[in-house]
Amino acid sequence: MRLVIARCTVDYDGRLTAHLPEATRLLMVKADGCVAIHADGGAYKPLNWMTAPNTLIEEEGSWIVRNPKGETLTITLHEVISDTEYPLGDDPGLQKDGVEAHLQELLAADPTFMADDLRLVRREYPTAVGPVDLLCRDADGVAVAIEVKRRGEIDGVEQLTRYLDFLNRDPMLRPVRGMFVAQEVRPQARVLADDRDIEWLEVDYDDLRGIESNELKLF
Amino acid sequence: MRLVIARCTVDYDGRLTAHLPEATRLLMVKADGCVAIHADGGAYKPLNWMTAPNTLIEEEGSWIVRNPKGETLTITLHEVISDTEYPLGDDPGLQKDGVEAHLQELLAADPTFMADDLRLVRREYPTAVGPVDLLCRDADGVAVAIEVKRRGEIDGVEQLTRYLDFLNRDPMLRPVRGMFVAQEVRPQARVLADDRDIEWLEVDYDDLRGIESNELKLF
DNA sequence: GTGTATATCTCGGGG
DNA sequence: CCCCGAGGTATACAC
Repeated sequence: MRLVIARCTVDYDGRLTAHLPEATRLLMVKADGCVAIHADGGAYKPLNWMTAPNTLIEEEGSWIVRNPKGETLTITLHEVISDTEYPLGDDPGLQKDGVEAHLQELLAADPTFMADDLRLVRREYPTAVGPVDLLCRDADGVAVAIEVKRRGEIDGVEQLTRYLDFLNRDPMLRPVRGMFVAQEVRPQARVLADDRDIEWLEVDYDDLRGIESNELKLF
Repeated sequence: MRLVIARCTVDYDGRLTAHLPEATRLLMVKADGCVAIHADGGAYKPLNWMTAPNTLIEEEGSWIVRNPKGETLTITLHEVISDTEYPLGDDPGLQKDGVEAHLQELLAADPTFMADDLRLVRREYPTAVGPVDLLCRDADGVAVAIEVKRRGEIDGVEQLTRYLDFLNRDPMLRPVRGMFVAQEVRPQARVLADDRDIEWLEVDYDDLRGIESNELKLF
């Protein structure tokens, strides 16, 4: 990890063209070669960057970073205030909990959390346009295709609509109900789901986790 | 901008829970208070972070970063290798060119670039499922809903289809033509647009900019 | 490799 | 402030 503090101007030419006027910034060069230019604000996103794989050519007063797609990042150095390097070694990486995969897992373990009469047919039920998160059947034996999201937005409703289109062509399944399940269903997603006769449902992650741990206690 | 190199473990508790085992990393603290923890790889995204607004409480051997939503980032320091601070000052910011907003702006300024007889009704015309980029009318007074993209992909056609669905329910607008405009319309997007009787059109950004600057010269 | 789906997405604009 | 759409999205994973 190389850290350079410098007064610089920066030009990016690639998927768009962009320019940074002269100012003092942090240039971060990681061991994998990727370069990021940070200002003293603005969350974690750098002002400009080039991800690996790339090549960094260092010349007198300027760096040119180039990637295989022909994009270039040109950094003109007006004054180098500091230039240090630290070996960090490999990182064991982040351990996550609470993302969509986990939500889907919990709901698959207990579909009655969504509706009393649901039983699971299978997770990741395949269609020609991708797998449906959960396929269930209700008390009447009607198939229910369920899309699970952490945040339910309009794209998710589109995704479920595509699945339903295809599932409803299968005589063994037809007619298929659609259910859109998320920790939070956004207003526009609600409108679109209602419009397409797709049920939607908000579930509480902590409740769900609580139920699961209670069930585990029964064994 | 404060830069700390340290052996540390990190725990995040908020929208999810996440844990970083002990390793040597860069801790970046920006002037606006946001904190990012970087490893020596993995593009520009930090392993863990907390964006402003937040408060950083520094205790013996640990930092606790807390935001108003009640999310916390706990950094346990096992060994501080380096701890430096640099004043960077405000950044003039990135100047971008060639993005969708600019394209939309240019087309709104001169809809005849897309078709001779178009005149603008309004930009960002609202519907229940989001705003249409441009609403125009043609010489016959027929409404034309236009979706503008830099790269025209299948999602964009889906988006325009949703808008048309809703716009066509309005007796004052019906029937509404759909037009999909991009610097580049991908093959699959062309097929889908044709299938749905949506016109599609590729526009050259440099031409468009040229026309605008010519028009400016006339004044 | 291409395509698809996720993200503590981030960021900016409009109501 | 929330809501929504765009992004040089990045990133992981399936085919």
